[in-house]
Amino acid sequence: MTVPPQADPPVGPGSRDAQDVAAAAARARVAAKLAAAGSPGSAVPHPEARSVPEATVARLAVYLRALGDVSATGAETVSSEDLSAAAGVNPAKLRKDLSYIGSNGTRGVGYEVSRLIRQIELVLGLTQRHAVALIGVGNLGHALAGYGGFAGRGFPLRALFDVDPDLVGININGILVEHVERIGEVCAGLDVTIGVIATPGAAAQLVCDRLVAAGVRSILNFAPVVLQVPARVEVRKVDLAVELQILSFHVARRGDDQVDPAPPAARNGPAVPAVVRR
Amino acid sequence: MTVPPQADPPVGPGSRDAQDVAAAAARARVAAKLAAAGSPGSAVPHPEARSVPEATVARLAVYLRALGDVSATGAETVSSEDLSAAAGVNPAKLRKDLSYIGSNGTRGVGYEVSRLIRQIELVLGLTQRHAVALIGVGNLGHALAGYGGFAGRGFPLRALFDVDPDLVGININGILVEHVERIGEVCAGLDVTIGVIATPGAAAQLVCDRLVAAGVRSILNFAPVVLQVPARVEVRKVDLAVELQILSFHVARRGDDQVDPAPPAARNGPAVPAVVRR
DNA sequence: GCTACTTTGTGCCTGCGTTCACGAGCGGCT
DNA sequence: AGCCGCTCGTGAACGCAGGCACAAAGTAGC
Ligand SMILES: NC(=O)c1ccc[n+]([C@@H]2O[C@H](COP(=O)([O-])OP(=O)(O)OC[C@H]3O[C@@H](n4cnc5c(N)ncnc54)[C@H](O)[C@@H]3O)[C@@H](O)[C@H]2O)c1
Ligand SMILES: NC(=O)c1ccc[n+]([C@@H]2O[C@H](COP(=O)([O-])OP(=O)(O)OC[C@H]3O[C@@H](n4cnc5c(N)ncnc54)[C@H](O)[C@@H]3O)[C@@H](O)[C@H]2O)c1
Repeated sequence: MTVPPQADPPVGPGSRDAQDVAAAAARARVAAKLAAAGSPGSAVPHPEARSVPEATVARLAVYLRALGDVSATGAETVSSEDLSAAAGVNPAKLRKDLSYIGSNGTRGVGYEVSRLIRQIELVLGLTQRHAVALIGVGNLGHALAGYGGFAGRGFPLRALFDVDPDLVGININGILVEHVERIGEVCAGLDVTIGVIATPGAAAQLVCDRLVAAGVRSILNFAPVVLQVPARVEVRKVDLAVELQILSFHVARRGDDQVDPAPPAARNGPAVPAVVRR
Repeated sequence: MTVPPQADPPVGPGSRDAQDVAAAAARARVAAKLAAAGSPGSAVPHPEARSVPEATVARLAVYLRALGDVSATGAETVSSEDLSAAAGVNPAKLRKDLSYIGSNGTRGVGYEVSRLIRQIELVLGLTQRHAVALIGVGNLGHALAGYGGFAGRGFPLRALFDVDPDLVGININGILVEHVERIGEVCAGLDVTIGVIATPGAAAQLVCDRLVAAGVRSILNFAPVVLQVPARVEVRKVDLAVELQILSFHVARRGDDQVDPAPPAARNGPAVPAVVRR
């Protein structure tokens, strides 16, 4: 394993918090109010959903997976209660979420599985494939490149980049690793819309800038750096350290509370109904 | 009646959406006992502030990293403005966040870097090391196991598990891969508090159950499954597919209005981005 | 020692997100 | 055909989070 210059760059000011769902929601929430204030009945041929809250978008993806499971069982319809249980959310929340995308369930029956899947895919923009580029074919990058979940879910990995001369030129899963200098031309040529950054933190901003220059509009960042991007570019960050630290907080919290309340078993027993009961 | 999804155990509801920050916040918001008679001067060993919002906890981890950067520059103090810029948040938000942990900045000066780092580490429970166990040493698991960011940030990886006979028994970074059956005894013996699941989705719930039985209170889940756990266990999910789909949504969203240098209010007229018609 | 300036800490307001509760439609049963 | 029961869709209430703006508190300068 190459031991890269681990460290963190000086970083810069004036950025955005891509991790913060609520803030992103606020940003994304563009006024979508239709002028049609007239009749409540709405005879409009626009069953167009109103703007979808960011929090809902995140859950739609989860619903989609749950729907896949349901579909695998052969069921043709599913109730909000069942589906919400599978997705781990409140039934009312699920129904409201689905209502945002102009959903049509059938009262007394539930949601038609296949129809709902199509609808969510449509809203999430999954009907068109999004070419993905991955930059940084190291430890993590290799794992990601070899992961079938990309293409399997409509996100074909089309380009790989690195600076390491030992890596540039090799093939991974049939994809040639290009030099990072070529991000611009290659991404533009392949019409890459999503970039995944798996380089060390020090290189992330530079790589990000190149991606943006190449017209990439969405970036998934694994490097522990807050990326600075123009407003039109969407960044999502996956930060292992942050996740662990959040978990640590809860361990400490509960640890103080009680170390060993009720260890094993006892799981199924008390049918706690709703999600939270405190 | 619809058939329950195969992947899901009987267990019933009571699942939780670890990804959802806001909801988690509500859940985690437990009234802290300390009435906070806090005198400004000294930090008692119990600086446990009043209950810290979940959203704030997530950002504290980010601040911590930013503080590391600042510290590396040699600065002894940092203003909320500078630090917030480095962390990519609003200065007021940062100050409020820090106020939750009973922070003591100095007015007219800023925050003492080293003190603030210690304070955040204390609140996040990073003063005690958390032994981590990783289950599923496959594609992703290997990358994680080889990653220095674990131990480097106070989360020593102490145990590895898998079912594959070819993997059980090998050493990775000096850690022996144990058979998954031994989760219970090994984790209990090493006092593992955080479990990381990197198995295929089908095995995740089973592994999760074992971890819980072993007394693990926090789980980081990479498998695309909604885990069912008792309320006292905290789960956080990292789901690549979900992240990509969220990005996809935004691509579709923004893709419609093309390059748009200025962010004018002209967006009002052409309605609704939500549903993409193609 | 007093004034002016800097920066924190926070009260208040706004708005999003979640949840409850209930009306509205739909299928099935008698 | 009509009634009954099931489940969706959503209006309204509530609570949390974000952000502005200002008073408090400390520093630096004179
Ligand atoms: N490995 C993990 O499990 C893991 C987990 C969470 C986060 N991360 C983060 O992901 C990133 C990558 O981690 P890793 O373990 O794969 O590191 P790594 O060192 O194994 O791989 C980094 C790769 O990026 C390449 N690279 C360096 N500079 C580059 C540049 N300017 N342009 C293009 N490529 C460049 C290197 O040649 C190397 O191949 C790091 O930021 C790390 O913090 C890793
Ligand atoms: N590889 C990636 O980049 C990536 C990205 C996102 C999510 N994921 C998810 O992470 C998980 C692992 O992905 P992967 O690519 O490493 O898969 P993988 O098949 O390479 O590795 C899975 C490992 O888990 C082991 N395993 C299977 N059943 C087990 C059990 N019951 N107990 C213990 N170990 C068991 C297997 O032996 C194998 O070593 C999957 O759920 C995948 O969806 C992977």
